[in-house]
Amino acid sequence: MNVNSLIEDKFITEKPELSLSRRERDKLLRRADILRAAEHVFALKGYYEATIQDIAREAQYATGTVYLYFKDKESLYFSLVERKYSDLLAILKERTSVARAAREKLEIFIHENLGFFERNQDFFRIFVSEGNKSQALKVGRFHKLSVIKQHREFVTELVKLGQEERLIRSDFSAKQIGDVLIPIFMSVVFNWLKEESKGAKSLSRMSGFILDMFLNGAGKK
Amino acid sequence: MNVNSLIEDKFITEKPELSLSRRERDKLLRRADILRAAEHVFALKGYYEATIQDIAREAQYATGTVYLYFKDKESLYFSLVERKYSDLLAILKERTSVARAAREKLEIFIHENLGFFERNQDFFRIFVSEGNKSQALKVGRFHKLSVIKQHREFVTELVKLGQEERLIRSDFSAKQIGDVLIPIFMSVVFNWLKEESKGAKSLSRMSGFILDMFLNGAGKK
Amino acid sequence: MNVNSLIEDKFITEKPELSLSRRERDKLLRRADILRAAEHVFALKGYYEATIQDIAREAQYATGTVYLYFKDKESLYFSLVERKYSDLLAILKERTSVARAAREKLEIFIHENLGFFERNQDFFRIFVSEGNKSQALKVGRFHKLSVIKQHREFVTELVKLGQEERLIRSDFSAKQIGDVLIPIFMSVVFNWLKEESKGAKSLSRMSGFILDMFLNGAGKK
Amino acid sequence: MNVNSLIEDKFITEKPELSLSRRERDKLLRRADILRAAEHVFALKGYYEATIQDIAREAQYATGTVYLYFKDKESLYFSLVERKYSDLLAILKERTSVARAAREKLEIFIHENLGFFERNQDFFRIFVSEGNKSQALKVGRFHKLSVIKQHREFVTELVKLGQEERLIRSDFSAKQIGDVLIPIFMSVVFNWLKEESKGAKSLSRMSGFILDMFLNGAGKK
DNA sequence: CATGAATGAGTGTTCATTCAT
DNA sequence: GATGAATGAACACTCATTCAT
Repeated sequence: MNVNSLIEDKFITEKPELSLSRRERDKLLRRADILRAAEHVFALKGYYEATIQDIAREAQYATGTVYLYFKDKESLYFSLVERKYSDLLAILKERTSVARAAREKLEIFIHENLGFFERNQDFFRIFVSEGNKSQALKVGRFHKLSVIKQHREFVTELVKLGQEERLIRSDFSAKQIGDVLIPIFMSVVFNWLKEESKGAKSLSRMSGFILDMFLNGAGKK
Repeated sequence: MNVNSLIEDKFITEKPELSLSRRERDKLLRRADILRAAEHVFALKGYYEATIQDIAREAQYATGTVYLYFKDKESLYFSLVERKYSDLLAILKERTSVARAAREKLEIFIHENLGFFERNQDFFRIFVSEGNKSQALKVGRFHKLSVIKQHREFVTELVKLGQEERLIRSDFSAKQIGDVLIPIFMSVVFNWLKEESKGAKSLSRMSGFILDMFLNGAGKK
Repeated sequence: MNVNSLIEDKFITEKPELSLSRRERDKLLRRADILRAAEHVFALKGYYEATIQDIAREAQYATGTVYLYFKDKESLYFSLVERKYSDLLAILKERTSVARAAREKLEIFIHENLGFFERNQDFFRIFVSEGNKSQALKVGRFHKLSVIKQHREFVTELVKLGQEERLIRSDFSAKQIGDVLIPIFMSVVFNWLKEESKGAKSLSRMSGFILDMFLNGAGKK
Repeated sequence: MNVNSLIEDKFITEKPELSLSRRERDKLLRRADILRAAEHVFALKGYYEATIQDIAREAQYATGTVYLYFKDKESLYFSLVERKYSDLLAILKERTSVARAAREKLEIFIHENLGFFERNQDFFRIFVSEGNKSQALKVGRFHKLSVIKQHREFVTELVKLGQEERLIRSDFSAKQIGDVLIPIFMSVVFNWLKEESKGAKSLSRMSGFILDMFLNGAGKK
């Protein structure tokens, strides 16, 4: 089964704002309820230990209801991921577009990413397990999700722009360099999620550190 | 249940070379058989989709035998991780100790890390799932494993040394900077694992790129 | 629950031709729609694998609508059977009544039965499963359906007439002998339904064979 | 999926009498326990309404145990049918072989068949549902079971022999005529099963009637 | 009346774990 | 100690039936 076929693109790409019958709007709302519940439960327990009943109960629906909106557990999970990344991408595109210079775009990119992760801690906690009982089940499946690819491509484009503007070195490919930026802030996010005293510090504060480390490295100048 | 309590440290810390009765030596050998099998099966199927029977069959033992050596499935899994990281740590300590200068130590650290990952692809593939059906089951549990902590501390120490030698900037803490190095090469490893054409390129070749990016960053000088 | 209570006899025995309000006529029409759809779906999938939704969709009604016309799935099923046999009985009675002699009546009986089965292959295919995943759920329930009984009684009467006319032997009861005739043509029907090359041969052609076997037996004279 | 592949022929064709380790013998015994329980439960409730739990409970095993001996519910069911018919065939072959003349073989065939049905009422009750909630699910699947085919072929051979000996008419094919004999006694069996007063009359008594009707037909001579 | 979304009990099946041999 | 058969709790998923709109 193809990963992307699991996702009902209709719900993701369609702009639900206009001209929906009450029926359709309600349907979308319920779908959202379930996704919200799933986000919470998956984040808490992980994919395998979360049960559909957990999710249904959290969403205050009956078990069977979940299956009216999602083909199966896997499809629900992928829809969730797809949706989150889709939202993130939309924000990133919109916000970075206001800047001209690559450096400024980078700043915004990092800042918005951090902000999004901060606002969606629950969701990203899913990934932060850092391998906990991880499984490579059908490795590559996940990172082939089109949104994940798009996020990566977005970074590559940003780096490419930086290279054109001579902000970023050109002795390595944009892709290679982009693949360094992402884990740097993932690691920052991860460490932030781990800490108990999250209340105090804001994740967004870290954007300076990330950009600095990314551009200048750890070496003393 | 405490994570570390899951691990029978005896088997890990004890030097098995001397003064073991045949009994005890056999026991250790069988344990190793099972761990080897578990590594293979977990890597192939992931934690949840691997069954104890799969592992027992692979190890050519009966199902029940696994339980003579490991309390339960989880304990087996954590023992595996603990063991791998323990081996890695031993290698890193030994190899970096031959160098004096922080820079050289860093080079060796990265090189040996990559080499170890390359030699143990199967095992690390477990983690590389990067969230595929990830589960945050008892988040934080995993990264509290003492070996994982030790690996992180090892990096911190290395960075600290680099700071003392003025190789590495001191405007951020050693821990913070260390937490940047690890994900950089994790990302390199990940991308390498993903590629089909693994046969061609060697992972160890990438150590130059990693050190360069880590020390100098992506910025054009 | 009594089987016959499952059937809303009203709909079956009443002659719907006269004096029905539009309301009632519409109701009957819808009921017929659903029965038609049920016949198709049950024949295709069997009782247990057919869902009410399948049937509703086939009839182009909503799921709930089915329940306005039938108490439950079982009742729908029995209504279907009742109706089919009721139709068959009506035809048999009418057609055989034109003949005087028992032999002629028998000929017509067999011929019309075969014709009916041929015209309603879909429906009878339901039974032809010959036990496939059969279920004796509440054994005896089915053959207690009044129409099934009536069909059997009809045959008995025919045999009785034959005995009176000395066409048929009298050393066994009419019922016993009748119970031999039915399975003979059921078996012919069954074998006909099984064959792929149904298009070619007509089922009605077999009436000669059946009557011959029934009256003269397999023995060489 | 091929029907016959559902059946573990090993258990059916192998003669379990000799040279089985205790292990293997026990295994076979347990398999038999479960088949016995399944026979009872399927006969009582039918395929769909019987649950694996019912069967396990009846056999006094845990649910999971059933799956150690049978791949799934369907396989258990087909094994049951296959086994019964296999036993029947073995008996028929053995007993009819003592006779020379076709007529005598036929007598034995009918008599033994009836005896077998009588001894295995429970099992055959499964089929006797006479269409109760029957389903043609994948029509033809069932009658393609090799044992069912073999039973039919056995009858055909018997008829063929009768034709050679000029006991049976030759104006129809042996197959066609054989297909008449089977339903005649099936109908007798069915009617016998239906009756409450089974205790009184023995099914085997009916063999005279069946042979008479089959050879001479219902016509008055 | 008609609708079809919601319900939730119920089923087949898996698998970690135990324990008699 | 080793075995592997037995266990039974647990889970994804289905579908007859209900009921608010």
